[in-house]
Amino acid sequence: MKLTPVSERFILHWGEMGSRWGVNRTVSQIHALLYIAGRPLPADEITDTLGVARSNVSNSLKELQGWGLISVVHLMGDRRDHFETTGDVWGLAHAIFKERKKREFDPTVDFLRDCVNSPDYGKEEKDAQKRIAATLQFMETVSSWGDELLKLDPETLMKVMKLGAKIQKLIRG
Amino acid sequence: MKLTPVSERFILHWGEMGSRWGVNRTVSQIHALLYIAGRPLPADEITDTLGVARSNVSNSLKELQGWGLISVVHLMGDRRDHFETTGDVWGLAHAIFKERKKREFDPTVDFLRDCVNSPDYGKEEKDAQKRIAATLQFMETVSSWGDELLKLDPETLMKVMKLGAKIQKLIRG
DNA sequence: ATGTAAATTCTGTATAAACAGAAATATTCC
DNA sequence: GGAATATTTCTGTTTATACAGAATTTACAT
Repeated sequence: MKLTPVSERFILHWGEMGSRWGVNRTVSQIHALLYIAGRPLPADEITDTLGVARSNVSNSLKELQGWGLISVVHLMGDRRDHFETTGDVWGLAHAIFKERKKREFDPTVDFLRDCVNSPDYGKEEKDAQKRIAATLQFMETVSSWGDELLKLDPETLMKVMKLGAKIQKLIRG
Repeated sequence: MKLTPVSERFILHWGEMGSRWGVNRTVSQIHALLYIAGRPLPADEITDTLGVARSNVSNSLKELQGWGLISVVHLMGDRRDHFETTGDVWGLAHAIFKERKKREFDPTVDFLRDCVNSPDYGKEEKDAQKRIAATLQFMETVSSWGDELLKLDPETLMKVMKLGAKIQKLIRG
Protein backbone atom coordinates (compact mmCIF):
# COMPACT_ATOMS: atom_id res chain seq x y z
CA MET A 1 0.00 0.00 0.00
CA LYS A 2 1.40 3.33 -1.06
CA LEU A 3 1.20 5.97 1.64
CA THR A 4 0.55 9.63 1.05
CA PRO A 5 2.95 12.06 2.75
CA VAL A 6 0.49 12.91 5.51
CA SER A 7 -0.37 9.28 6.17
CA GLU A 8 3.27 8.45 6.45
CA ARG A 9 3.93 11.28 8.87
CA PHE A 10 0.88 10.29 10.86
CA ILE A 11 2.02 6.69 11.19
CA LEU A 12 5.57 7.68 12.11
CA HIS A 13 4.37 10.14 14.73
CA TRP A 14 1.98 7.63 16.22
CA GLY A 15 4.83 5.17 16.39
CA GLU A 16 7.10 7.61 18.17
CA MET A 17 4.46 8.59 20.67
CA GLY A 18 3.75 4.93 21.26
CA SER A 19 6.78 4.59 23.47
CA ARG A 20 5.52 7.41 25.67
CA TRP A 21 2.18 5.67 25.86
CA GLY A 22 3.74 2.41 26.91
CA VAL A 23 3.32 0.50 23.67
CA ASN A 24 6.09 -0.23 21.25
CA ARG A 25 6.62 1.49 17.96
CA THR A 26 5.53 -1.25 15.60
CA VAL A 27 2.35 -1.83 17.58
CA SER A 28 1.32 1.79 17.43
CA GLN A 29 2.40 2.13 13.82
CA ILE A 30 0.20 -0.78 12.84
CA HIS A 31 -2.69 0.70 14.68
CA ALA A 32 -2.16 4.04 12.99
CA LEU A 33 -2.00 2.36 9.61
CA LEU A 34 -5.27 0.53 10.15
CA TYR A 35 -6.85 3.73 11.39
CA ILE A 36 -5.75 5.68 8.34
CA ALA A 37 -6.49 2.91 5.87
CA GLY A 38 -10.09 2.73 7.03
CA ARG A 39 -10.46 -0.78 5.68
CA PRO A 40 -9.39 -4.24 6.82
CA LEU A 41 -5.83 -5.10 5.86
CA PRO A 42 -4.14 -8.50 5.71
CA ALA A 43 -0.92 -8.96 7.64
CA ASP A 44 1.21 -9.09 4.51
CA GLU A 45 0.05 -5.72 3.35
CA ILE A 46 0.92 -4.28 6.76
CA THR A 47 4.33 -5.92 6.52
CA ASP A 48 5.02 -4.44 3.11
CA THR A 49 3.70 -1.01 3.92
CA LEU A 50 5.63 -0.59 7.14
CA GLY A 51 8.71 -2.50 6.09
CA VAL A 52 8.98 -4.66 9.20
CA ALA A 53 9.25 -8.41 9.64
CA ARG A 54 6.18 -10.52 9.19
CA SER A 55 6.68 -12.06 12.64
CA ASN A 56 6.80 -8.64 14.19
CA VAL A 57 3.46 -7.82 12.59
CA SER A 58 1.97 -11.05 13.86
CA ASN A 59 2.99 -10.39 17.45
CA SER A 60 1.98 -6.76 17.30
CA LEU A 61 -1.46 -7.68 16.00
CA LYS A 62 -1.83 -10.00 18.95
CA GLU A 63 -0.98 -7.20 21.33
CA LEU A 64 -3.44 -4.86 19.67
CA GLN A 65 -6.10 -7.52 20.15
CA GLY A 66 -5.13 -7.66 23.80
CA TRP A 67 -5.86 -3.96 23.97
CA GLY A 68 -9.19 -4.55 22.28
CA LEU A 69 -8.23 -2.08 19.58
CA ILE A 70 -8.50 -4.25 16.50
CA SER A 71 -10.62 -7.10 15.31
CA VAL A 72 -10.27 -9.82 12.73
CA VAL A 73 -12.56 -9.88 9.74
CA HIS A 74 -12.73 -12.07 6.66
CA LEU A 75 -13.35 -11.09 3.08
CA MET A 76 -15.28 -13.29 0.71
CA GLY A 77 -13.01 -15.54 -1.29
CA ASP A 78 -9.90 -14.68 0.72
CA ARG A 79 -8.59 -17.04 3.34
CA ARG A 80 -6.33 -14.50 4.97
CA ASP A 81 -7.21 -12.77 8.21
CA HIS A 82 -7.86 -9.10 7.78
CA PHE A 83 -7.55 -6.60 10.58
CA GLU A 84 -9.44 -3.45 11.22
CA THR A 85 -9.79 -0.86 13.95
CA THR A 86 -12.64 1.44 14.82
CA GLY A 87 -12.72 4.54 12.70
CA ASP A 88 -14.62 6.15 15.53
CA VAL A 89 -12.28 8.15 17.72
CA TRP A 90 -14.66 7.88 20.65
CA GLY A 91 -14.64 4.14 20.52
CA LEU A 92 -10.88 4.20 20.37
CA ALA A 93 -10.48 6.55 23.29
CA HIS A 94 -12.93 4.46 25.26
CA ALA A 95 -10.99 1.26 24.69
CA ILE A 96 -7.65 2.86 25.47
CA PHE A 97 -8.86 4.63 28.59
CA LYS A 98 -10.51 1.53 29.91
CA GLU A 99 -7.49 -0.64 29.34
CA ARG A 100 -5.00 1.84 30.76
CA LYS A 101 -7.09 2.27 33.84
CA LYS A 102 -7.15 -1.48 34.27
CA ARG A 103 -3.42 -1.84 33.84
CA GLU A 104 -2.02 1.29 35.44
CA PHE A 105 -4.52 2.26 38.06
CA ASP A 106 -6.57 -0.60 39.42
CA PRO A 107 -3.65 -2.77 40.54
CA THR A 108 -2.41 0.02 42.77
CA VAL A 109 -5.84 0.62 44.26
CA ASP A 110 -6.00 -3.07 45.11
CA PHE A 111 -2.53 -2.96 46.55
CA LEU A 112 -3.28 0.03 48.75
CA ARG A 113 -6.43 -1.60 50.07
CA ASP A 114 -4.29 -4.56 50.95
CA CYS A 115 -1.79 -2.36 52.73
CA VAL A 116 -4.39 -0.64 54.83
CA ASN A 117 -5.92 -3.95 55.85
CA SER A 118 -2.58 -5.52 56.64
CA PRO A 119 -1.86 -6.28 60.30
CA ASP A 120 1.43 -4.40 59.94
CA TYR A 121 -0.35 -1.23 58.94
CA GLY A 122 -0.68 -0.04 62.51
CA LYS A 123 3.06 -0.22 63.03
CA GLU A 124 3.54 2.52 60.49
CA GLU A 125 4.25 6.12 61.50
CA LYS A 126 0.97 7.94 62.09
CA ASP A 127 1.80 10.42 59.33
CA ALA A 128 2.64 7.70 56.86
CA GLN A 129 -0.60 5.93 57.72
CA LYS A 130 -2.49 9.09 56.96
CA ARG A 131 -0.80 9.56 53.64
CA ILE A 132 -1.34 5.98 52.56
CA ALA A 133 -4.99 6.14 53.55
CA ALA A 134 -5.44 9.46 51.75
CA THR A 135 -3.81 8.02 48.65
CA LEU A 136 -6.14 5.06 48.69
CA GLN A 137 -9.18 7.21 49.18
CA PHE A 138 -8.14 9.55 46.41
CA MET A 139 -7.44 6.77 43.99
CA GLU A 140 -10.70 5.04 44.79
CA THR A 141 -12.59 8.23 44.05
CA VAL A 142 -10.77 8.76 40.78
CA SER A 143 -11.26 5.12 39.89
CA SER A 144 -15.00 5.10 40.32
CA TRP A 145 -15.25 8.47 38.62
CA GLY A 146 -13.45 6.91 35.68
CA ASP A 147 -15.87 4.01 35.64
CA GLU A 148 -18.79 6.39 35.65
CA LEU A 149 -17.40 8.41 32.78
CA LEU A 150 -16.83 5.24 30.80
CA LYS A 151 -20.53 4.53 31.08
CA LEU A 152 -21.63 7.84 29.62
CA ASP A 153 -22.47 8.00 25.96
CA PRO A 154 -20.25 10.14 23.73
CA GLU A 155 -22.74 12.98 23.39
CA THR A 156 -23.16 13.40 27.11
CA LEU A 157 -19.47 13.12 27.77
CA MET A 158 -18.82 15.71 25.12
CA LYS A 159 -21.21 18.05 26.86
CA VAL A 160 -19.52 17.42 30.18
CA MET A 161 -16.15 18.25 28.70
CA LYS A 162 -17.37 21.33 26.89
CA LEU A 163 -18.81 22.49 30.16
CA GLY A 164 -15.33 22.52 31.60
CA ALA A 165 -14.77 24.77 34.56
CA LYS A 166 -18.26 26.17 34.30
CA ILE A 167 -19.37 23.10 36.13
CA GLN A 168 -18.54 24.90 39.36
CA LYS A 169 -21.59 27.07 38.94
CA LEU A 170 -23.83 24.06 38.53
CA ILE A 171 -22.46 22.50 41.67
CA ARG A 172 -22.78 25.58 43.83
CA GLY A 173 -26.23 26.42 42.51
CA MET B 1 16.65 4.53 57.38
CA LYS B 2 14.94 1.37 58.55
CA LEU B 3 11.74 0.62 56.70
CA THR B 4 8.66 -0.94 58.22
CA PRO B 5 7.15 -3.90 56.33
CA VAL B 6 4.36 -1.81 54.86
CA SER B 7 6.69 0.99 53.81
CA GLU B 8 8.90 -1.50 52.09
CA ARG B 9 6.02 -3.10 50.25
CA PHE B 10 4.74 0.32 49.31
CA ILE B 11 8.07 1.37 47.86
CA LEU B 12 8.54 -1.87 45.97
CA HIS B 13 5.04 -1.71 44.52
CA TRP B 14 5.48 1.89 43.48
CA GLY B 15 8.71 0.90 41.80
CA GLU B 16 7.10 -1.94 39.89
CA MET B 17 4.21 0.19 38.73
CA GLY B 18 6.66 2.87 37.69
CA SER B 19 7.53 0.98 34.56
CA ARG B 20 3.87 0.92 33.55
CA TRP B 21 3.70 4.64 34.19
CA GLY B 22 6.70 5.34 32.02
CA VAL B 23 9.25 6.06 34.72
CA ASN B 24 11.95 3.69 35.79
CA ARG B 25 11.97 1.72 38.98
CA THR B 26 14.56 3.65 40.94
CA VAL B 27 12.89 6.94 40.13
CA SER B 28 9.52 5.81 41.39
CA GLN B 29 11.02 4.06 44.38
CA ILE B 30 12.75 7.23 45.44
CA HIS B 31 9.56 9.14 45.08
CA ALA B 32 7.70 6.59 47.13
CA LEU B 33 10.36 6.72 49.81
CA LEU B 34 10.18 10.49 50.08
CA TYR B 35 6.41 10.29 50.18
CA ILE B 36 6.41 7.75 52.99
CA ALA B 37 9.22 9.40 54.92
CA GLY B 38 7.34 12.65 55.08
CA ARG B 39 10.52 14.61 55.69
CA PRO B 40 13.41 15.82 53.54
CA LEU B 41 16.08 13.17 52.98
CA PRO B 42 19.67 13.60 51.80
CA ALA B 43 20.82 11.57 48.83
CA ASP B 44 23.00 9.32 50.93
CA GLU B 45 20.16 8.21 53.09
CA ILE B 46 18.15 7.38 49.98
CA THR B 47 21.11 5.43 48.65
CA ASP B 48 21.43 3.39 51.84
CA THR B 49 17.75 2.79 52.28
CA LEU B 50 17.12 1.60 48.75
CA GLY B 51 20.45 -0.09 48.26
CA VAL B 52 21.22 1.45 44.86
CA ALA B 53 24.23 3.34 43.58
CA ARG B 54 24.72 6.92 44.61
CA SER B 55 24.97 7.96 40.95
CA ASN B 56 21.67 6.32 40.23
CA VAL B 57 20.07 8.32 43.01
CA SER B 58 21.57 11.51 41.70
CA ASN B 59 20.19 10.98 38.21
CA SER B 60 16.82 9.84 39.48
CA LEU B 61 16.49 12.92 41.67
CA LYS B 62 17.15 15.03 38.61
CA GLU B 63 14.39 13.27 36.74
CA LEU B 64 11.96 13.72 39.61
CA GLN B 65 12.75 17.42 39.56
CA GLY B 66 11.99 17.40 35.85
CA TRP B 67 8.58 16.05 36.72
CA GLY B 68 8.17 18.75 39.32
CA LEU B 69 7.55 16.11 41.97
CA ILE B 70 10.31 16.92 44.42
CA SER B 71 12.10 19.98 45.64
CA VAL B 72 15.43 20.68 47.26
CA VAL B 73 15.56 22.04 50.78
CA HIS B 74 18.40 22.79 53.15
CA LEU B 75 18.65 22.10 56.83
CA MET B 76 20.44 24.44 59.18
CA GLY B 77 24.05 23.42 59.69
CA ASP B 78 23.98 20.78 56.96
CA ARG B 79 25.50 21.47 53.59
CA ARG B 80 23.85 18.55 51.91
CA ASP B 81 20.85 18.90 49.66
CA HIS B 82 17.73 17.37 51.10
CA PHE B 83 14.81 16.30 48.97
CA GLU B 84 11.15 16.26 49.73
CA THR B 85 7.89 15.67 47.92
CA THR B 86 4.42 16.92 48.63
CA GLY B 87 2.64 14.89 51.24
CA ASP B 88 -0.56 16.12 49.67
CA VAL B 89 -1.93 13.55 47.27
CA TRP B 90 -3.84 16.22 45.41
CA GLY B 91 -0.73 18.20 44.74
CA LEU B 92 0.97 15.06 43.53
CA ALA B 93 -1.83 14.04 41.22
CA HIS B 94 -1.94 17.57 39.88
CA ALA B 95 1.77 17.58 39.04
CA ILE B 96 1.67 14.15 37.47
CA PHE B 97 -1.44 14.80 35.43
CA LYS B 98 -0.12 18.11 34.18
CA GLU B 99 3.21 16.67 33.18
CA ARG B 100 1.80 13.60 31.51
CA LYS B 101 -0.59 15.70 29.55
CA LYS B 102 2.30 17.86 28.41
CA ARG B 103 4.43 14.91 27.39
CA GLU B 104 1.93 12.42 26.08
CA PHE B 105 -0.93 14.47 24.79
CA ASP B 106 0.00 17.96 23.72
CA PRO B 107 2.70 16.97 21.22
CA THR B 108 0.18 14.93 19.31
CA VAL B 109 -2.37 17.71 19.31
CA ASP B 110 0.26 20.02 17.86
CA PHE B 111 1.23 17.42 15.34
CA LEU B 112 -2.33 16.86 14.18
CA ARG B 113 -2.88 20.59 13.78
CA ASP B 114 0.20 20.63 11.63
CA CYS B 115 -1.09 17.76 9.53
CA VAL B 116 -4.42 19.39 8.89
CA ASN B 117 -2.76 22.62 7.89
CA SER B 118 -0.23 20.93 5.65
CA PRO B 119 -0.58 21.50 1.89
CA ASP B 120 -0.49 17.73 1.43
CA TYR B 121 -3.54 17.25 3.60
CA GLY B 122 -5.93 17.65 0.68
CA LYS B 123 -4.26 14.79 -1.17
CA GLU B 124 -5.40 12.40 1.51
CA GLU B 125 -8.40 10.09 1.04
CA LYS B 126 -11.58 11.90 2.03
CA ASP B 127 -12.26 9.33 4.73
CA ALA B 128 -8.78 9.58 6.16
CA GLN B 129 -9.11 13.36 6.20
CA LYS B 130 -12.28 13.02 8.19
CA ARG B 131 -10.74 10.71 10.72
CA ILE B 132 -7.66 12.86 11.20
CA ALA B 133 -9.81 15.95 11.63
CA ALA B 134 -12.08 14.15 14.07
CA THR B 135 -9.08 12.96 16.04
CA LEU B 136 -7.72 16.47 16.25
CA GLN B 137 -11.04 17.88 17.32
CA PHE B 138 -11.49 15.20 19.95
CA MET B 139 -8.03 15.64 21.36
CA GLU B 140 -8.40 19.40 21.44
CA THR B 141 -11.60 19.06 23.43
CA VAL B 142 -10.04 16.63 25.86
CA SER B 143 -6.97 18.81 26.13
CA SER B 144 -8.81 21.97 27.08
CA TRP B 145 -11.05 20.00 29.39
CA GLY B 146 -7.92 18.76 31.11
CA ASP B 147 -6.63 22.31 31.42
CA GLU B 148 -9.91 23.41 32.95
CA LEU B 149 -9.89 20.59 35.46
CA LEU B 150 -6.34 21.46 36.41
CA LYS B 151 -7.53 24.92 37.35
CA LEU B 152 -10.19 23.72 39.75
CA ASP B 153 -9.39 23.60 43.43
CA PRO B 154 -9.35 20.17 45.07
CA GLU B 155 -12.66 20.60 46.87
CA THR B 156 -14.54 21.46 43.70
CA LEU B 157 -12.87 18.74 41.71
CA MET B 158 -13.73 16.26 44.42
CA LYS B 159 -17.36 17.31 44.17
CA VAL B 160 -17.27 16.94 40.41
CA MET B 161 -15.89 13.43 40.73
CA LYS B 162 -18.31 12.40 43.42
CA LEU B 163 -21.09 13.61 41.20
CA GLY B 164 -20.06 11.01 38.66
CA ALA B 165 -22.69 9.94 36.20
CA LYS B 166 -25.33 11.97 37.97
CA ILE B 167 -23.96 14.91 36.07
CA GLN B 168 -26.21 13.90 33.20
CA LYS B 169 -29.22 15.14 35.11
CA LEU B 170 -27.63 18.51 35.67
CA ILE B 171 -26.85 18.88 32.01
CA ARG B 172 -30.28 17.93 30.77
CA GLY B 173 -32.07 20.05 33.36
C1' DA C 1 45.23 27.92 48.98
C1' DT C 2 44.31 23.29 50.48
C1' DG C 3 41.47 19.70 52.26
C1' DT C 4 37.08 17.60 52.67
C1' DA C 5 32.46 16.57 51.72
C1' DA C 6 28.88 16.44 48.27
C1' DA C 7 27.14 16.02 43.80
C1' DT C 8 27.51 15.07 39.05
C1' DT C 9 29.25 13.11 34.94
C1' DC C 10 31.58 9.50 32.61
C1' DT C 11 32.45 4.68 31.24
C1' DG C 12 31.64 0.13 30.99
C1' DT C 13 28.42 -3.73 31.98
C1' DA C 14 24.14 -6.07 32.61
C1' DT C 15 19.36 -6.51 31.55
C1' DA C 16 15.39 -6.29 29.01
C1' DA C 17 12.80 -5.14 24.94
C1' DA C 18 12.27 -5.11 19.98
C1' DC C 19 12.99 -7.22 16.05
C1' DA C 20 14.42 -10.20 11.80
C1' DG C 21 14.65 -14.46 9.69
C1' DA C 22 14.10 -19.31 9.98
C1' DA C 23 11.51 -23.07 11.37
C1' DA C 24 7.39 -25.10 12.63
C1' DT C 25 2.52 -25.31 12.77
C1' DA C 26 -2.01 -24.74 11.20
C1' DT C 27 -5.57 -24.09 7.56
C1' DT C 28 -7.81 -24.69 3.29
C1' DC C 29 -8.08 -26.31 -1.27
C1' DC C 30 -7.69 -29.85 -4.59
C1' DG D 1 -3.55 -37.43 1.46
C1' DG D 2 -0.64 -33.75 -0.25
C1' DA D 3 0.35 -29.08 -2.09
C1' DA D 4 -0.16 -24.26 -1.32
C1' DT D 5 -0.92 -20.53 1.52
C1' DA D 6 -1.29 -18.29 5.90
C1' DT D 7 0.09 -17.78 10.69
C1' DT D 8 2.63 -18.45 14.83
C1' DT D 9 6.53 -19.74 17.51
C1' DC D 10 11.38 -20.11 18.10
C1' DT D 11 16.21 -18.46 18.06
C1' DG D 12 19.66 -15.34 17.73
C1' DT D 13 20.89 -10.37 17.07
C1' DT D 14 20.43 -5.67 17.76
C1' DT D 15 19.25 -1.76 20.33
C1' DA D 16 17.94 0.92 24.21
C1' DT D 17 17.73 1.47 29.03
C1' DA D 18 19.19 0.94 33.77
C1' DC D 19 22.67 0.74 36.62
C1' DA D 20 27.27 0.41 39.36
C1' DG D 21 31.62 2.17 40.27
C1' DA D 22 35.22 5.31 39.11
C1' DA D 23 36.59 9.76 37.99
C1' DT D 24 35.65 14.38 37.98
C1' DT D 25 33.78 18.62 39.28
C1' DT D 26 31.68 21.75 42.45
C1' DA D 27 30.96 23.91 46.94
C1' DC D 28 32.44 25.10 51.19
C1' DA D 29 35.33 25.14 55.28
C1' DT D 30 39.52 26.34 57.61
